[in-house]
Amino acid sequence: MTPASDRVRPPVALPVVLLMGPTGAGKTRLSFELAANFPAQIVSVDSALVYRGMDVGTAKPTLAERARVVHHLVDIRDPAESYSAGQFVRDAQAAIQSVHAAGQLPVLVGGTMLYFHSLLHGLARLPEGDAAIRAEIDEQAARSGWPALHAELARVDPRAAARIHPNDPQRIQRALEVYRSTGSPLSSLQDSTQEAERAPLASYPRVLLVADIPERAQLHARIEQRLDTMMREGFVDEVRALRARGDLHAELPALRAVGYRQLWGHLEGLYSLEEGRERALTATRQLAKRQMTWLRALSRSPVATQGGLHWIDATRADAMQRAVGIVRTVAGTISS
RNA sequence: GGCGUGGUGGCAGAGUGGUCAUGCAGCGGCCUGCAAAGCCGUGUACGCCGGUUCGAUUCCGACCCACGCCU
Repeated sequence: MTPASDRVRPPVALPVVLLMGPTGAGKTRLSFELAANFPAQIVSVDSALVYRGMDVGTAKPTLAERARVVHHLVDIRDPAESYSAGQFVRDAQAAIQSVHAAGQLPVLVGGTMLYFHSLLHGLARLPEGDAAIRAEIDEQAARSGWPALHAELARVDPRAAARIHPNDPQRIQRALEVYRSTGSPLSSLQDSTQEAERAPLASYPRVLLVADIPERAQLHARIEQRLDTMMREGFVDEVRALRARGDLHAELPALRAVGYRQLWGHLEGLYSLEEGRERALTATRQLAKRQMTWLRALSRSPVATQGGLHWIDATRADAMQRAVGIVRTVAGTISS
């Protein structure tokens, strides 16, 4: 497949752009601006955009917009299915390669910070989640309580138990799941396989952009406006339609997404629509806050210095030009 | 005007003569296959003035405010 001429000299390392930021900061707008200025395709880094039929509440780019700019990793799962950081890393790598193969610039856009983190730091070689083992652990927890499971973890994997809080069922479960399915403690698997797994993005020149709304109050205001827009555009009907399928339930990862969970609760009759809206708003603010915590931690970490992490004040009139300028510094190797 | 009830941190809501409610929100943080998830941490609040007391948010009095009833 590879032309002979390409084999004689090392291939030019093609760049990637990462655009992250809290929900409501204007990442999508910026991403389209970049796509208008460079031969680019978008790779979504978003755990909710993967789900089909979840459009309004995820602020998913429209079909028309996606006809204009190629989007990867959008609408690739049914809400009944689950997705994971590991699957994302594989899918994202494949998407990046295909964009490069087309001679274009991959722009990774989204707000799922664990996914960005996994791309930037690599993931240890661990087994995928196992529904049967999880069900077994849940059942055990229902009987004896999570503290007992944390104690069990302390016996088989003391190091994991030491860093996982006894009140953190999700992580206790994961650590136990890994131990049960492999027979090895999670912490030693992480040690022994971490180095082997190269950070997926390590070989690409890259630029990290953060769409930022510096004033928290302003970010909150934008979040509220955006939620009200979603409500006007039929967010409730969208959730109602998902419920009407009959095979979905509130514990599925897709339905635990911000807004969907709260509106689902309202439709279940647990509280008024007004309260559902209020709860959705709160959940969204809290999400944005957690994203900011990731972002601040990232900007203090070594990866921020390799290739640079640029905070762009999305409220400034020149935000677009600044982003384009920064991307231009790395996009030279892409032929347009 | 009289009588009654009540005024507790941004909100809700317990309580006590002497380090402590609690929940929610907010804020900070953690984060290795559910992550728009899960979890951790974080507040000298007791309407005002005076009195009693070794010590008052808690007891007493006046005042202010709110609500209700009465005239």
